[in-house]
Amino acid sequence: MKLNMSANGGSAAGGKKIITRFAPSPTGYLHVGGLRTALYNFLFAKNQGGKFLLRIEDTDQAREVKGSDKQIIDILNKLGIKFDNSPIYQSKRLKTYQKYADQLIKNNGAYFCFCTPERLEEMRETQKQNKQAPKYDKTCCKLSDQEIKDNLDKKMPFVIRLNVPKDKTIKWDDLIREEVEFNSNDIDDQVLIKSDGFPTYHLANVIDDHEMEISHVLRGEEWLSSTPKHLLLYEAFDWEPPQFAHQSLLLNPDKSKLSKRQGDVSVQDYLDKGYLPESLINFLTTIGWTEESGSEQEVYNLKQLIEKFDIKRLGKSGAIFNLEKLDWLNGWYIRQMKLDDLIKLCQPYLKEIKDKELIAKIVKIEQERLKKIADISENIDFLYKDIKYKAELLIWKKSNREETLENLVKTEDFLMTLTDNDFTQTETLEKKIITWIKKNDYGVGDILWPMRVALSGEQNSPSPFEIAWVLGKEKTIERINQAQKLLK
RNA sequence: GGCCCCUUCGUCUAGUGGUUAGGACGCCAGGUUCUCAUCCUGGUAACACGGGUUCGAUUCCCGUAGGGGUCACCA
Repeated sequence: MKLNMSANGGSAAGGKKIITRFAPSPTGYLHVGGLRTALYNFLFAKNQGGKFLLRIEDTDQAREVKGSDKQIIDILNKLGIKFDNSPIYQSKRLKTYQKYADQLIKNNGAYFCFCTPERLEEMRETQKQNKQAPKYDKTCCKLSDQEIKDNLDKKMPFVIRLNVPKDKTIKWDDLIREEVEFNSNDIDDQVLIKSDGFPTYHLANVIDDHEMEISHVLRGEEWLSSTPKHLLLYEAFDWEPPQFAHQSLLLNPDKSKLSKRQGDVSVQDYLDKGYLPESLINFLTTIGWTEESGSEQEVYNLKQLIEKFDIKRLGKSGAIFNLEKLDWLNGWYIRQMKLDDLIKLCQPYLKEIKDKELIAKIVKIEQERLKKIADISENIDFLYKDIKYKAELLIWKKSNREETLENLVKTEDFLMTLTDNDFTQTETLEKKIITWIKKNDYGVGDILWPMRVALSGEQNSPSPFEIAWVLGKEKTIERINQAQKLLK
């Protein structure tokens, strides 16, 4: 059955409600790829007026990192991605999985396996040597009821395996990849219940998706080859499977699956550097997704994304996670911000500066230069610390030492005539100084270049008006005076 | 290696059986009252290859190559 995706009412053909989920395992930080998956599921559900649920897949006790579930939820909330349920923990549903596993054993969809890890390893080694795909050889599937009972009575450790049928074609209509087909002979008898009694991903995932009435599963392409196993499970249970959509992977610059080692992959790391939630969301969803053809929009907020999101517009090929565009996007969002909001965001990065007014001024003149908030602390020492530079730097390319000194003296004299009040706004300062330059027919660069270097000590910096505004009249004149001494 | 997926500028991508193959980022150049940044204008740059099908393929089909994913009592 094909679901009608164009419905706006939130229900597909057959009256089935749209429900998606995000199902992270709490094994560490939230990965940018994970965020993208969460985002797509969220956007799709909200676009369809459906529900977006959270499930914590904590069936691997060994890999679990305490507290990471809370962290993941926190970040998602911070980014505006809200769930319609309180999280479901798989570790609390062991009995349910057990019950369904028993059912599978009864209908021959699964079987007990008593093979030791040693035997399995040996078997795989032989298979490898014979250039065969490593695959369980179904030894325990042939055990008689009596043998199984005896082993169980002897308290032999066991797992439960999926009984994959022979010579069967398994196919489905993937929402992104269209028809995908596998032969069951290539599929391993996957472990469903581990010897510690916990289910594996495959079992728990299918049972939970069914019980949570998940209608659409959007997940990474790395799951494509396990989908046949899941489909087999749905069939064994006689359940209707959800619609699958396997989205492309985020890639390293060398095109391998995005990993640590080649850069940051933790969402928190990006947040810490001062990437804004808006740009992270914008960037992550538009990597691999475009709205209807013809649109040339690059900047989207969450609300717009919800309005426009469409699974059909997700791309098939992997995408390199390239920071250049993120930087541009983030800079764009920073430039659009209200100054007061930006100041608040910048404060944690300017702990060294106690003067609140000074912080506000610094943020104002740096706003258009920032790519990320953390950049605010770079190259601003000259605004509140003593400066040091070579005298030659003061001399403009079209000028010389004598002229420069002369101009600095003139500038100082002129600045002396200004009031403290003139220094309360960059615009006033700029207007007064430019008027003075024009009136006396001085060269703009002849005056402004030395003035700026005298104030900043830098080759590149904000304009002299902005720096003077930050420094105030007294400090400004003091620095121009210093520059004169340096030239003598 | 088996199986599966993918392939348009450097990157993210739009697109069509006949287009000057479009946009964005980056880069380059010019302009915007000094430098940087911003902003504006312009420029650079792509249909992996080989066969078909067709009057005509970047577009449809087949193959090749390349890349990727997956082959656990991890998810």
